[in-house]
Amino acid sequence: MPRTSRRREAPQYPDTADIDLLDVLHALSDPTRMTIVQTLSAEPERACGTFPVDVAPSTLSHHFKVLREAGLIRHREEANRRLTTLRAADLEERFPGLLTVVVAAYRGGGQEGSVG
Amino acid sequence: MPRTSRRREAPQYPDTADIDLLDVLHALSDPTRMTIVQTLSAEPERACGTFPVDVAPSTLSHHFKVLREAGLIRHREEANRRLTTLRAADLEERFPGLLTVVVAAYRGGGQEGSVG
DNA sequence: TGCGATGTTCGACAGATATCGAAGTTGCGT
DNA sequence: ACGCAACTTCGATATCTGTCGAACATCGCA
Repeated sequence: MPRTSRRREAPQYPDTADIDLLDVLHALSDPTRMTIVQTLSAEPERACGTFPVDVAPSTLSHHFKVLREAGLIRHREEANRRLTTLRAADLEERFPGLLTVVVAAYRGGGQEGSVG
Repeated sequence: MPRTSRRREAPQYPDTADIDLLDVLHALSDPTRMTIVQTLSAEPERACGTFPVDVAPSTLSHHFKVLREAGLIRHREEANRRLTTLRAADLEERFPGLLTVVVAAYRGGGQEGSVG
């Protein structure tokens, strides 16, 4: 059977109601992924390759997958790029205040590299 | 040289200002540790062995160490027991709103076992 | 002083994870 | 049509992590 019948493997996202808190916290506990989330909280949409992180493309792809499966981000196809967005509204619905507090905590916590 | 010159290895806690957000999120992303934190958020103090978790004592001790080193809990010696407390005030000072939101998210998220 | 209760440390181990390079897919421009 | 740009998938690897049982330390009590 063909490996890819669609453009790429259409990524699966959890429904808002199925987003798991522990998965979210775990996803956020990695510096690379936190940087991605911080960047997206300051900018609505961004291409995968343009995040201020210093890892190989394959590694970055892995982190996107973790964030996607945790329900934190969504991807939108455009040309041969993938634009990434935060599922901020979904997260606010599922865990009110969580994303806001975490983003603020990181920014205020003095461990960020002035994201945004 | 003696392995223990004090009562037990006096545990080291990070200063409030040194509490790292990613360490906190990582500590909270484990179900056993989350249960401990939830329990402590409903009850001020508790002996190590009395938490509603189902792991071996040595495993529990490991989780306490992770929580301690992340800055989430403190231990107080009493007789031959160790009483555990949440560093709620310190966390509130360092990351305002974080603990409250996370505790509420877990309780409201439908993955808890009615802690407290 | 010896024992039991309460925890911690150690050593082992299986499974998860962060990382990379190589190879593959898709779409745009030339 | 060819190649480049942008990502993903695969395979390998080193490290981390959650788990346990065994052994040890400390305290209170008989």
